Amino acid sequence: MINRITQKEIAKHMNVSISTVSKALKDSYEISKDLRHKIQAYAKQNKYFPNPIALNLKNKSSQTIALILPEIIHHFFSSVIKGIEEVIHNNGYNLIISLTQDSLEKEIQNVENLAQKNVDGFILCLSKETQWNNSIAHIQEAIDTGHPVVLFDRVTDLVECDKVISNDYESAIQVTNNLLAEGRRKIGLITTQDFISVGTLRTKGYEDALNKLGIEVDRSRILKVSNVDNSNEEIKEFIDKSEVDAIIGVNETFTAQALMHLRKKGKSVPEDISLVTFSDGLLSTFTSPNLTALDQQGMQMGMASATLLIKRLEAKAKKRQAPLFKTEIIETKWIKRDSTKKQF
Amino acid sequence: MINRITQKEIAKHMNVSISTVSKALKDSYEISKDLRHKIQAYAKQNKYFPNPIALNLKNKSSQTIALILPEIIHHFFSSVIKGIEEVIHNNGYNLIISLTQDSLEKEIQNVENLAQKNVDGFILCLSKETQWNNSIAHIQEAIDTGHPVVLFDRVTDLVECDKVISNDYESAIQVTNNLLAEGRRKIGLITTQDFISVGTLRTKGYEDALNKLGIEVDRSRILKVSNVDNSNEEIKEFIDKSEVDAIIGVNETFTAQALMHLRKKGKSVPEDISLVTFSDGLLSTFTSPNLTALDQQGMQMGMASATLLIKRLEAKAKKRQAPLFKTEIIETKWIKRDSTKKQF
DNA sequence: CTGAAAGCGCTTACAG
DNA sequence: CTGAAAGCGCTTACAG
Repeated sequence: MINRITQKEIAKHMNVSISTVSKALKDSYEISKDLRHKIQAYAKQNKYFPNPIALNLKNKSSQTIALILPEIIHHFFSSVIKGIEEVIHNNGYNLIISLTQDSLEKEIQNVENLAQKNVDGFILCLSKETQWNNSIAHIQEAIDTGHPVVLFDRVTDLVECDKVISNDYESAIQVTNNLLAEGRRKIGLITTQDFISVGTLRTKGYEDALNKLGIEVDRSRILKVSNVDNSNEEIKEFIDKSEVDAIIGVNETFTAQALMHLRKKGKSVPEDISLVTFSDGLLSTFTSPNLTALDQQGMQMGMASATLLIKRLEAKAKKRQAPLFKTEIIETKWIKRDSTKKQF
Repeated sequence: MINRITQKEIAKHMNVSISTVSKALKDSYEISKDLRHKIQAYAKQNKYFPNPIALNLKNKSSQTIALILPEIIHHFFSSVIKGIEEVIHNNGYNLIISLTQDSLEKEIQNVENLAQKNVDGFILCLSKETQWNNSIAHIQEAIDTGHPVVLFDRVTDLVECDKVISNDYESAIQVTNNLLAEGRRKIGLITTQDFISVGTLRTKGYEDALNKLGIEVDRSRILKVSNVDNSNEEIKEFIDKSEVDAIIGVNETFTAQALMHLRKKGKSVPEDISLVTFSDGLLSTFTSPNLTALDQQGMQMGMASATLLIKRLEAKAKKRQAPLFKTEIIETKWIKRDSTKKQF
């Protein structure tokens, strides 16, 4: 910044010391009312603002929170960002965003780099590679060096910290039950690889719901997409060869791709096959038929994450006892559209 | 940050002065080779890293760039962010993101706040309100106080600075010509209000292309959506009452909504009506039929913006002459899909 | 009620 | 070749 007035200049102009200015500006009782007001008036008139960098150096706090994400081009992540942004700015913090592109190495770099720059804390969604390798040393180190972390969506048990997740397991049970109630018995699942925490939970919910009704889980009805960039091919093949009367997709793209291939095969949705997707977004309302969805409430997840982090930071700033670590569960919202039968 | 080793501690341990340490770490010829190496070795071993905040205070630079956006939940903006993020991180800068929600007040707050925090420069897409009011004092002030600004997509002539835009006018001419070549004569346009720079340019291109062929512009075939949150209603009404044999939509949502209502009316695309959308994204590939689109190349726009800004910052850092202000034009990419006829 | 001094972590012109 | 001093802008314990 160029041309900003400093305490030094105010001091010079008022013929007092810098310490006096500093105290007057904080309305300290140490300074006579008269002088205090004069200094404040002059400061205001000259648009004085404390230099945040100097405060940062002094306080070792930057009033900045870092958000580290795998990707950004997804409705879910955009919504999360929106929620975080709102809470963070309402509380006077700034938000730094870094992307990992699902690479562990980039995640480590980002965390170390930002910790060095004195961000006050992290909100983080683990990269695929991180979950795959279970390497969380960088997260632990961030915490150990005094940077609180909130994990959301893709989390890990290996780190003790605040977490925000959807009720993925329960939602999967619910979806499966709803499809069973429609009379579906050959329910398929299109999901991600097992190492992704969210996918695993959903798969488990699906399996448990089936088992509970004594229906055997048929592995051939589960597709674990191995290469997300090639999901369309894998899904095509899956649709071609597997016999299903309903499909649960773990995200919109998978589900919409499944829909496309079903239609090409001449199947009608929801007459022949019901379709439900996790993670509601733009897409679901524009396919034909529209997709019944479980909205993950990204914005709420973002807001919850930011709130948890800020509470912890405030406790720290006020030297109050740190709150206990908490895992907040955001309930998914069932959005009934046209890709499932209407009867319930 | 807690527990990081400082030059002071190194100095103490090595029994030298802090200045010596500082110089040795910068490999200054002033320090004897021997001492220099010893200090460097010790620093490395103890994972010394300079405190970025201290450097910031000293240099009045934070190695941080602020990105200010109206919204984030759009494929276009997500792509832009991705491009910016990549360039910025490859150059050792950090990225701060703030959203304006299309409000002028929030835009002003963000710019002032971040300028105060010594961000090195801004990349900014003007909010609707800013364009509507033509209030750019805050942008000018940021520039005047030494924070270079790059405007992208929604820009203004009122500020002299680097800019990155699509060739909106030319693209609109091209789309219109292509539709004319298909034999369409009653081409409709669904766009935004006039004060948005991008929308105006596209409308003008559309009009000029028609005029050039001696076709009169029929105002009833142009919809300027007044309330974006209510676009679906406005578009429904437009589709119901206006006679068109082709529609150009200024973004995916508008175009997909138009498609939905056309289908409900029993029109077939592209047999009865051709559809083209600006701003390619996820949606266009999942509607049926898929939408022919003009991809705005968000990622390229982001990369170009970041590159322009960084060049200017580097010039400043090296006290070289500032480059001339530049307006970079990113060409849209024509993506032929199924919502237009195939014959060309 | 006011101010000098030391400090946050670093740099650099100057002295020796 | 090495270091003391001043400075970036602010805070605060201490002295008067």
